[in-house]
Amino acid sequence: MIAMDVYEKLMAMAKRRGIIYPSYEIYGGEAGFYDYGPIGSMLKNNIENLWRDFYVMRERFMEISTPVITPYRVLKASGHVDKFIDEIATCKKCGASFKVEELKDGKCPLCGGEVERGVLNLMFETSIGAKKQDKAFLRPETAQGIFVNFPLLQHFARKKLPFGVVQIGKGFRNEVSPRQGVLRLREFSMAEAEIFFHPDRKMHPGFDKVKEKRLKLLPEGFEREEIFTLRKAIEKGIIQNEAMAYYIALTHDFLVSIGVDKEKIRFRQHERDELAHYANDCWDAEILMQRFGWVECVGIADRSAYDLKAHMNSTGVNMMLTDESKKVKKKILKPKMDAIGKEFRKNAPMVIEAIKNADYGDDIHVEIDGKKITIDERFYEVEEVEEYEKFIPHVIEPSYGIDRITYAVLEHNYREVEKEGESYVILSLPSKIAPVKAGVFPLVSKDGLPEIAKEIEEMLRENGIMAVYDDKGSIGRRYARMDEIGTPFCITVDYQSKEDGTVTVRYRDTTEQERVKIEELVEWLSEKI
RNA sequence: GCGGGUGUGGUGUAGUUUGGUAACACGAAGCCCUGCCACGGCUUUGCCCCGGGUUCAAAUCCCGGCACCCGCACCA
Repeated sequence: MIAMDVYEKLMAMAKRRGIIYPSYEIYGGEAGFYDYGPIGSMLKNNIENLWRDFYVMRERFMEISTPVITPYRVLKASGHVDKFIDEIATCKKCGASFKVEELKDGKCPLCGGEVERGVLNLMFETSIGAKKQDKAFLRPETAQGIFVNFPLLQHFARKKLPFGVVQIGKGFRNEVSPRQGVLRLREFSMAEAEIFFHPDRKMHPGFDKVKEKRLKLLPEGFEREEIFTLRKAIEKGIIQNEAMAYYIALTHDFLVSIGVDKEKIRFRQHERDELAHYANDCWDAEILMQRFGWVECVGIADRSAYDLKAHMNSTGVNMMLTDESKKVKKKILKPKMDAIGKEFRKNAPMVIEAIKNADYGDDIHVEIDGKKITIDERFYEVEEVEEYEKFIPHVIEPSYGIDRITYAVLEHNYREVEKEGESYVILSLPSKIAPVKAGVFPLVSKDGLPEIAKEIEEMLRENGIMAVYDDKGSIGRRYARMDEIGTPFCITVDYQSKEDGTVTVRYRDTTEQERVKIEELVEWLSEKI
């Protein structure tokens, strides 16, 4: 028999244990969609909450929540309508598909056959309103909801840069052919942070703490990954700025803390022709998976001023900030009203306007009654003023694919051990993301032990510790069930519990046990999760 | 989207060649047993991906669809 790979075993287990299901399965399923079951939902929530811990708590970013449905004009302005497409040509003769640019004289580059062209926009289209039918899309990223709120958000942040805004939510991409299970979904969860910087100051106060961190980097043009300290990567110009380096480090720490194997993480810089239409630099966190190789799970992109500029141009709403540290001297022209009025009479407003629109050093002309008249210094004075520089903030965006990361966590923590000739599955999840923190069992289902165990389970839940009571089957079977969903602790009530008020607590990964007093359980567990 | 493969209880499989409506293991539920790692007994549950065709009769043959897997292409 051919051994199943981890993917197959994991997905079968995931279905059995309420982690991941194919969506709409009773209707035959729908490619590109998966459900999270009861255990999977808790796992995903825990991962998202830990992400909040990193980005909202520690980085002090602000979380917002904006609609999935996005009006046409927003995504037109952002470039998604025009750029988020695939122009595809399919050869009628040999069936091969190509990008339009790859065609030779409009023919198939392989066999020279006639091709059929098609344009695919990867966004799901919908409409708003029953009668008006305004065109709209399901968002392809959560980021735009943040950018369009920039004026309000920067006011809320009291104009201090840098500041970050995050959003966790669904994104939608109508993939041409979704494959690889939960790794390529049409509807997926993403956690994105948009961090706004002064263009010349992409720095982070935390950089010093992480600069000696050694990470596996695969910079553009490199054949294979190499280990660099972040300090060195910055010095060599491999990573463009400290902020980018800092978020690479933060991403690494986050992934490791939720249980991704740190040996299986690398950061790969996009090749220039691979960059998204909005990005001028991007580093992906890639995670090594047994079946799929290196998989992009996080993209950390420098979007420059692209998006804010796009929305500013499209709406006229000001997206610029003032740099109060940078004064620029500027000569401005002030019209001399009395001279202008006497000379030009009813044409005066036109002259005033022309002066206001001119820069120092320009020749100023107006046309009156078909005659071109030069406005000289009799009509204005030059004044030197100092004003602050204005700029459109730049954005660095760490964007996390939660589903891919969740799968990676499952795969990297899936362990099989031999137990009496049978294979035994343990999901060695870090306690803090484990869906269930404790299983609570009576050693035997009699003599009042179940009652004590039920009380303990209730006590744990009341104290915010997710616990599950189970008295079905043998004790070993109950341990096994909990091991498979990654429950770090199992509490067993035995006869000694009745005498001295202690229970055994079993560690998932070692199966070792220790006795803990029932009244100290909450504290004991809280410390360890 | 193209080509190939696959689709049988919740899971993993046998049965498909040669047509006669399904079996095994594990699981799950109930009862009993049970003094710590998938114990045992009894009982129960539950499957031929969907639609059409051929046939007296289809899990089995044919056509179409869907899903999954592999390769090609695509993947901001």
